[in-house]
Amino acid sequence: MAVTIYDVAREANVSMATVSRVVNGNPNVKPATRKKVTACIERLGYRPNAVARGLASRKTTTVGVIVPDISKSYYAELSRGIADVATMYEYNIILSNSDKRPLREIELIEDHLGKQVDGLIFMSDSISEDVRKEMISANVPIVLAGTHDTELDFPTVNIENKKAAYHAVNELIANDHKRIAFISGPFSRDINRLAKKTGYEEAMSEAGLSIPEGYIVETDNTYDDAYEVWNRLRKLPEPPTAIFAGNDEIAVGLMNGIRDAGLTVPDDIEMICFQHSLLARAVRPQLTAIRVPLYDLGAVSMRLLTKLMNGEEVDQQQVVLPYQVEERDSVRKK
Amino acid sequence: MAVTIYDVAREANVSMATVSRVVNGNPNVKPATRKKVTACIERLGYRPNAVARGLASRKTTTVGVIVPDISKSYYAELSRGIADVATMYEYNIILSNSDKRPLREIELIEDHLGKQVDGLIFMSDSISEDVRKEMISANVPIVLAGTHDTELDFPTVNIENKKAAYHAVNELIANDHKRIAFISGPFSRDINRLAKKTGYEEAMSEAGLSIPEGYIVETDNTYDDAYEVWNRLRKLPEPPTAIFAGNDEIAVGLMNGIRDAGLTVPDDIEMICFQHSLLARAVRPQLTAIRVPLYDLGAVSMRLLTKLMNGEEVDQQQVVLPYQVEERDSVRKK
DNA sequence: TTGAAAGCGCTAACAT
DNA sequence: ATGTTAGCGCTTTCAA
Repeated sequence: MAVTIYDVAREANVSMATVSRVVNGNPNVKPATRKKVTACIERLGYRPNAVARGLASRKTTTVGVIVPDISKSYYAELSRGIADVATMYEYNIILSNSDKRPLREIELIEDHLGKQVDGLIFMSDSISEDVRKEMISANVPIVLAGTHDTELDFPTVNIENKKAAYHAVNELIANDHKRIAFISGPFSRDINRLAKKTGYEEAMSEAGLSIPEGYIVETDNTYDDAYEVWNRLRKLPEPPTAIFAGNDEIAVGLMNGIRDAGLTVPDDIEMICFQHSLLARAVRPQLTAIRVPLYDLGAVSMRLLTKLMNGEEVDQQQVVLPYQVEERDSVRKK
Repeated sequence: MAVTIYDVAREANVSMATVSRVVNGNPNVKPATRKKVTACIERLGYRPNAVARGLASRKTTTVGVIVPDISKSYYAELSRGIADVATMYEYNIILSNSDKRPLREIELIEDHLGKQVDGLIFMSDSISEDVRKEMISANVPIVLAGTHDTELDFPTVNIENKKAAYHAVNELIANDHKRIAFISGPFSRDINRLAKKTGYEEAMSEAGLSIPEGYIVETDNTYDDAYEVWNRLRKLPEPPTAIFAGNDEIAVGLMNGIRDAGLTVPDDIEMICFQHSLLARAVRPQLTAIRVPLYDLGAVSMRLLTKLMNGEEVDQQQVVLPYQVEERDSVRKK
């Protein structure tokens, strides 16, 4: 049996209330008493039971994190940002994978609420109606990280995806390209459909460029799927001369497909992409990319959540983080 | 105020004990009663409070996972294996990053124990004496995943690292190489020092090959550090003609360094490495590698932990998982 | 500055 | 098959 607050109280000849005060740093304790109690805590190796504490105080100092798949570098990096800020504010994290399945997401939200988390960080491709309902009726604050919220129901932290996409495509346009394709991740992901694709379309449209049939390709976001894409692109009446890729895994798959077809990047095809991992820098040629601050995305989300959990007023419910362009070798320098 | 078991009991005209039985699937409930209670639960939107349940039952159905850094693909993949099996057995996971700092590790173990986790999965480069003491005195089962335990104090799940290293080096030897270098991650990691390095040395020794000064290089496990390594290697009196790398990130950094020095893999230098991520497959030439089943490593660790938490007898305290060699293009086919 | 006592919401004997 | 009751280990009034 573990040692409890009672054992310490008895040993120190004080009431359990006093021990509780000492443990919680309550100033209303005579220094002498505090010292005596602290000594007993030390001697007995007393460690407060966070579960009992949670039941009594109705706060668990635990937050839930629901992520599509922690094994993806995107979410792994983001989660590290969340975790570090959580540690800073003395929260623990319950981490669960949803695989973006709405039913599973609902299950997880309920599960986490049952565990009495003090707040929740949620990530997904899109918010289904049932998930939205579930989250609206939750009794703890919820922050969306890297996740689009069409209804603006929840506090959200995101990158300037649309602007970044617009920017990226314009880098290609500046190099005199007329035939620019967009190879995307799944359009079931709001950010792909509503932000990156729109940024691409606006840049093309403003430059007076058309987007022929087949220039917008939806992949499942994997290297292997992207590898096959060039085989389709090359058969187009007018194959693209430049490519904007939704992320670096897609870009690398595609680039290898291009290379294995006997073409060269950037001589034959120029490419730019969003960068989520080391990949963009590890391949040759290194990929010119929009660097996405994933760690910060997580950190800022968690910071926002601490404020919400603390009942603080938050002026910015929709936080947007800046991106950065890393000029490398898949786009020719002017 | 959330709805409690009392509210349901009152609403259904039964005792709270009966509600508890229904919630917990206890068979000693008349079907009619069960139905009535279930209806009330549904109507009131009752959700059991896991904290109260944990306090009363002394089980939280939560396990702690202490990982060096979740943003590293190695641990991200491994953690996904843990998480999936945890879900299967209805456990939640509290995930914390230690950065391998022993003081932080101890802090985290105590923190997790305070949260009353039912078990712990621990990962690190090495077990410090203080950490060992802390873990030995823990009152819940602890499994080490991908972590060497020199004292065999704890149940452990690992890959056959030494045998795999031995195997890898022999692939190079079979291609008639005499000058084979080993580029490793930090030797503060037991697995690098005690398993991979030993496998390398044994293979070399058995083949009657010497290991000249400078052939064993310790890196900090990063792409950038590895990139610089070739600059040192090339200046050796007899530079190596083949390289065994501790993982694919090292290998890719090194390979790019080699390429930027004007040499070609595998024509000038052949390479083999341990594979932890997509990297080995995404670069060109693709890297011949020892594929490490990280997901399985996590899954098996968690499965082992469930048995331990369940008080089941476990015959194998030291589980060793097989590896697999993926023949690709950084080693010439015979 | 300290103590007494009433919960927090549930499980798990024990009774019936 | 169902109900009663005593905790689980703490926080938090309220008194003193």
